[in-house]
Amino acid sequence: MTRRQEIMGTALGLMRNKGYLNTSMRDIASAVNMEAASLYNHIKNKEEILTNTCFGLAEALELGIKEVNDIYFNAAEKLNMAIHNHITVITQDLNASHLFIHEWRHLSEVMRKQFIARRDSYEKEFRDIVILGFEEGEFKDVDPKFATLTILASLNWVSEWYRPQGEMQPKEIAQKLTQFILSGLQKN
Amino acid sequence: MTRRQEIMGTALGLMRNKGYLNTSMRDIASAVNMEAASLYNHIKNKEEILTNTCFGLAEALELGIKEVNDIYFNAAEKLNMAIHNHITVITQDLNASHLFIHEWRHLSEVMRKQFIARRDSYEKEFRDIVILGFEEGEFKDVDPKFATLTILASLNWVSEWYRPQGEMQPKEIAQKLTQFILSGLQKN
DNA sequence: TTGCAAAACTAACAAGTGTTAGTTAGTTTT
DNA sequence: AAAACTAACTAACACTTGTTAGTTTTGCAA
Repeated sequence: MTRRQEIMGTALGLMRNKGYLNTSMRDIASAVNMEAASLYNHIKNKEEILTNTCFGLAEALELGIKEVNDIYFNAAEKLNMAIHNHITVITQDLNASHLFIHEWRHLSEVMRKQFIARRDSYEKEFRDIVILGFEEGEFKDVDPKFATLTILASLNWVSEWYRPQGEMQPKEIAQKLTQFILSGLQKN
Repeated sequence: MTRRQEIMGTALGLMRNKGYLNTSMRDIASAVNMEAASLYNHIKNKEEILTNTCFGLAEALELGIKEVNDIYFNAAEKLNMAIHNHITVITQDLNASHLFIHEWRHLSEVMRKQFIARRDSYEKEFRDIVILGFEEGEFKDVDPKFATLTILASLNWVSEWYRPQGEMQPKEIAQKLTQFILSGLQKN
């Protein structure tokens, strides 16, 4: 592992616990046993940590959902795979996910706008699956935007309670979420 | 409206947009046309804003769910009313809700522990409804903790996209959420 | 009109912020 | 052996932070 990766990883951990703004360069430095100024030999500046992380995850999610849309055919199948992809990416690095989900607000204005655009387009791909399901006659006539937001909220929240050492593993989580989202809580 | 209320309200608005840490006392002051030092004639300190808000909402939510558990009988009904209560409280003041959901992390350690305890107990009351539904034979045999977290995530996310001027009003949102949570997306 | 409390002000403090400049020791490349 | 690069350092800058002390202004009741 390069020194840069070590710094990045440590920084993400701190930022997950204390928040991006509340984590100072000196905090990061002392966590990797160096002086704050020395960090700048490895990273451009503080914002690079946030930018890299947010856009890295955005890319991973986009890649996944594009693949899903290319390979699978019907909406239920697509939704299932999209959920699996989302959960897989999100649970991969919980620290990074926290930044991606909560701290993107602190990106500089230019970056923030770009980020929001990519988030919106990802959301749209999800929404299109819901719409497809309705067109197929398989899904109920729900407000697609409302449904999509509700689904994504549940998915993202997983990063808040998931523990790699816990009993539920990503695949099982994704499977249960899919089942919950498709058929709900109540018996027929 | 007292000056104190004006300061509180303005502060919440700023904190919702920029985050708690990123909102300085000088930001708040200039938004209400005074000097930072003058704020201290009306509020104790910065943290009081956060503490007041977080515990205020916690109380409102607790009160509501206690009432629901007293009045209603079966799980589906209870869940419906609990969701209505949650959405009503959350949509009442979006700025406050944002602090309650996201910024409680920045409470001082003592307050944070108290807050988490109350949050957990609220979560438990929700979870008990899910368990009751299973015992009644009305709900599926899901992991109650998993289901509760998923439900609450969807509910809380409403504060992120709800707009008072929008077309969906709190009652309708709550009703659709209940329907979604109980019976899901897929047709039978 | 006076007296007084509420609410504003100015000035300052001590601590912390991200970042830059300049330097140095050790290693690698030419 | 000379030159260049890497990665650490110390010191400092310019600025922002929450908060306090002390003072002045304001508006209302007597």
